[in-house]
This record gives sequence, structure tokens and C-alpha cells, in this order.
Amino acid sequence: MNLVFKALADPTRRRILELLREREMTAGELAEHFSLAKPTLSGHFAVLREADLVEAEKHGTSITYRLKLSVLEEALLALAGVMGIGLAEKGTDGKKGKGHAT
Amino acid sequence: MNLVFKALADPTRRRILELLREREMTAGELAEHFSLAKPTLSGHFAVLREADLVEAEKHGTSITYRLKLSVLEEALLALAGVMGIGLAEKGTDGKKGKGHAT
DNA sequence: ACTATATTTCGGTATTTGGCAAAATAGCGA
DNA sequence: TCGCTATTTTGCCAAATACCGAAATATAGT
Repeated sequence: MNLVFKALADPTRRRILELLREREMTAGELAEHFSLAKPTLSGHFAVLREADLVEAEKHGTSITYRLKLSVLEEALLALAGVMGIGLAEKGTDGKKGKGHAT
Repeated sequence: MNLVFKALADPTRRRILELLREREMTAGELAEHFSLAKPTLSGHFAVLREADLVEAEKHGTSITYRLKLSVLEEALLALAGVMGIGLAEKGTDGKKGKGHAT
């Protein structure tokens, strides 16, 4: 949980997660959304991976990143719980168009 | 919101918020719960104040800190919203004894 | 005015972080 | 094997962070 909140502390990383919510993307595709150098983004991916917020899958020469929504959700619920905020799952509605899930 | 998540990134600060959930406390009382120097804690208080997660009130020579639960709650809901996590308010159950609020 | 108490501000240090360019790695097709 | 593409790793730097002890500030009591 500590790693998750550390990861969430950076706006770029939150934006990455937000992009991944819509659909999984390769490192390159993600990079197109930012004006940061590839190595910089790669560093952010590493942080997100260590926090277990995303998973990476290799396809040929590219790497596809996918959001692990449940991990994020649990961290948020855990914090809410410990802080005494009454948050309840409402049903992960979800993506834009293409239904699907884990 | 950025400041809130930056503030939440540190375990000590999360613990401070957690302590303040139970009851408001002075800087000194809070400090007793940690093995950190006063100035260090004071720095953490400042971060929490800047994030608007706590409010400080001066009584005599001491300063009482109080958690601003709603700010934390809104930040969590905002993130959950943008990430497409279905979290709903369940009703801030609340403190131990003394009810009250802003 | 002086003293004691509570807390913050001030300097300083060590570690972490976020950024980059250049080099290394890995897979693919010729 | 060579070259091309995608991504990460390495090495570096500047800025931010977390910590501390000492000094400054503010308030209350005498």
C-alpha cells in the first residue's frame, strides 16, 4: 500500500493509469501522450509495476501495459477504511465502449 | 488534489491523519506517537496543512490539529471517479464519542 | 521583565526523485 | 548476421524530501 500511494503521488503516473483505464497500451503509445523522453516514462512504468498497479506483457518488440484496477481499488478502500471514510464499492462500471474484464 | 496525493505518499503523514481521525490533537500529543524530532513532525504538519487535509487552531501556547475528513474523501472520490472505480459514499460513520463537525 | 512551555523556522546533510542523452538489450525480417 | 524498431538500463545532474539540532517565536504565569 505504501508503494501504491508513492506511485500515485506523481501526476504523470496518475495520468498513465487514467489512460490505461480506457484500454491497454504499449509503452510507445503511452509515450505519445506525454512530452517526456522515453527513458523518463520507462522509469514511471517501473514505479507503477513495483506498486503492482499495472502489468506488462511482451508482444514481439513492444510491451503492453494493462491497468490492475483491483489493486488501485483495494488501496483506496484500505485507506478509506483506516481513515473511517465510508466508501463502498458500487460496481466497477467501467470502460468506454468495449465491455470486457478480467 | 495533487497536493493531497503528495501528502498521502508518506507513511508518517498517513499515520498522523489516522490518529487525527479519532480525535483532534495538539502538535505535542501527535509527536508522542512518533520517534521523530519535533521539527520533523512540524514539517509534516505543514505539508498536511498545505494540502488542506488538516486545520490548525491555536489555544494558548499549543496548536490543535483537526482532520478535514471531507477533503480527503473528495480526493479519494475524485481519483476513483477519474479511474472509473465505482466508489460511493456510504455515510461517514465516524468518530468515537464526541460528534461534531465543521 | 523573566522563565517555562509549545511549536516553528533556520541551517545543514543524506537520500530520493524526475528529468535527459547515450548506450545496452531484445525481437524481427532480410 | 545485419539492420531496424521498441524499450529499458546506465550515468549524470538539479531539485525535492526527510531528517536533525539549534535558534527563533509566541504565549502564559510569576
